[in-house]
Amino acid sequence: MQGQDRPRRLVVAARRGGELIDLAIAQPGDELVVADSPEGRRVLRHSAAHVVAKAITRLWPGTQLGVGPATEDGFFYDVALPGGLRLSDEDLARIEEEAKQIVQADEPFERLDVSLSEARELLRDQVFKREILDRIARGEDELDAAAGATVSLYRTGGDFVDLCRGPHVPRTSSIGALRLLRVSGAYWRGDEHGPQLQRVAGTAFETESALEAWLSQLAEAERRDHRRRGVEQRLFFFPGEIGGGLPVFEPDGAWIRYRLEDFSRRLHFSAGYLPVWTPHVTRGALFELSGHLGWYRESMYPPMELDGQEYFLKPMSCPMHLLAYRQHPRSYRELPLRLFELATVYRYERSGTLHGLARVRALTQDDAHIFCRPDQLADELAGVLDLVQRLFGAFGLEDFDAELSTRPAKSVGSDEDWEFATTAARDALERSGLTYRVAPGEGAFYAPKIDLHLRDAIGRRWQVSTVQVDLQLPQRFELTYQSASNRLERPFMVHRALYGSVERFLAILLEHFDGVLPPWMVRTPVRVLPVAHDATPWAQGVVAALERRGVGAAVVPPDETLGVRLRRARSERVPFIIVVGGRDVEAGTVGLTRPDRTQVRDVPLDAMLEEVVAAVAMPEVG
RNA sequence: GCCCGGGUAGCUCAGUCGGCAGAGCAGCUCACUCGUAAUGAGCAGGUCAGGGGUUCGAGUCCCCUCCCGGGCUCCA
Repeated sequence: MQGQDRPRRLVVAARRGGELIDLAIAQPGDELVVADSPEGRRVLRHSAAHVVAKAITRLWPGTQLGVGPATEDGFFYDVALPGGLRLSDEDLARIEEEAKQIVQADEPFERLDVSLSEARELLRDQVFKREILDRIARGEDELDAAAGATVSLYRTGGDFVDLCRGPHVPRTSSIGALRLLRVSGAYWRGDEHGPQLQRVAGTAFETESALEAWLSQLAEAERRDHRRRGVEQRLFFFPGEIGGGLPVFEPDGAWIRYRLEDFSRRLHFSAGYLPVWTPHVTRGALFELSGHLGWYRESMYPPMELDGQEYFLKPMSCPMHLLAYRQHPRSYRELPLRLFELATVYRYERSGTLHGLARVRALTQDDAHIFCRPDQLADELAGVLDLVQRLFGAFGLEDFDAELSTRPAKSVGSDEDWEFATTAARDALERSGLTYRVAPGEGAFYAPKIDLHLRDAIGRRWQVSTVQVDLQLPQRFELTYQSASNRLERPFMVHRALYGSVERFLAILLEHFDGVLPPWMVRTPVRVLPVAHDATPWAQGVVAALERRGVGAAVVPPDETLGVRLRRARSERVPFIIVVGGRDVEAGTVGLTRPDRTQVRDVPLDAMLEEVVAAVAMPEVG
């Protein structure tokens, strides 16, 4: 019977010479692609997108189809309904129902290779498809230029034809499970000045159980959502009166960010960085000089007028740090000079992109700028990468990788400088032992950069640190130093932020640890619950002993049942929960629930103190 | 900014066809004194986001504004 529970692996496509092709034209020797592989799922989801397009066309004849690709874990199809009709959630359910019927009908996907003019004829009512055909005809899409004068269409059942490169699953029944998730707006070709389309997004899996597993993973991510933790643990909130993306931290939340900031300061000062402090507001002249007003103005808060001058909130601190460098003539002996500041900066993020603490309009960067000689550059970059690993290691975060982005097509700076800086970055990466990949042409126009991504407890990747070698600002600010041979030389400058932003890093930590943060970050890491009144004096004694050792602790008296108090302590993510009852009063012991939620009973007071005191100490940075 | 959804008690939400404003949790009072995730009873709590309109009558229907959430790189 077991064999029937586990169906044979379904083959949905084939691969020949690295290229995915339809199963129908597969020959012996081609590699088979199964449905439950990453590639197989892409094919299956792409086919699901077609099925959805067909379903929408059936429900609303005359629908204009845009594009419908597979995405990282699903698919979408962009459509324009006749008469500019907007889709609602109820419509989504109808579309899903219709699509499932098409899947059940087990219609074949049939490929037709036709000439451009035949394609135009077949798709004459589809304005977006005709536009794509025009682009193909003009050879604007490199991939298609090679395809020559024919294009491929896919016929799904007898009554639906769509322009598509393919490949597709052989029959619609290969789509084991399909779910539509949301409808949203999208622009034709991603251009916000172009026509507005409606994006119907969903996902598909080879089996219903695989879909369920994915949905429950989504639910887990939602359960861990840091915005929810923020409310339940009274850490922070976003008052409507202040405005989108501008958080207020309550005492327990502010405590946590202070600890993050203190840890950052300690780490940086121990690594030879020097503090600077710069204001939040500046005359526009500074950002003229830096060039930011030219290319970054859209992301800045608009200016305030004062004494006939324009003042701006700073979106970054680098120009001010450059002034701090320039304030004195510098000798090569002073370099490297590493200037560090935890600076809150203000950026105008578009309202739709704001997301809890992960995307805010007031963010605090652990920002530093390193000014150094060319011969120091590689060492400095390696030093930054070492610091990053020590920083994240202190939180138990060790699963991360780097990305080196090189010179883009449009850039400033000399070929030699780009070459030199990029080589130094690659050298530093090699020395760091980090796994990294190169993203050609993805660098900023003024800098090659190294980005660090970390993977959290439920497998999501987050971009955190960024390191850039700036090839523009030292020149714009005419920075110099006196070299050993008594000449004025231009220093290299490195921008770097390790947390990225304190707010965003806190969001990542909250989701990674499901709210149970490392005890050293928490204001009151211990809560003591006496079982009944007769244990209250002992509970108070335990708290007093903890406080003598500098540990924040509080008693919750037995006015409520133990179950209620435990439940609250857990939902508020108190790292250490101590229960004391008659037995403990007699023996001088406690019952301890640890941050990882393991429990031990009858722990002698001193043993508990030793464990807790060690856990609440800020990690060593050496 | 644009598309979709939402805004009702401190929080989470229900409110049917337009006909007296509801529940759970939290808060307060009282009783209960409990060994690892919700004890019971009572009390109090509202400009139904704001403005305008339709109507005998609007939380509910229409319009405008504000705010919140999701989505908007993926290119046949």
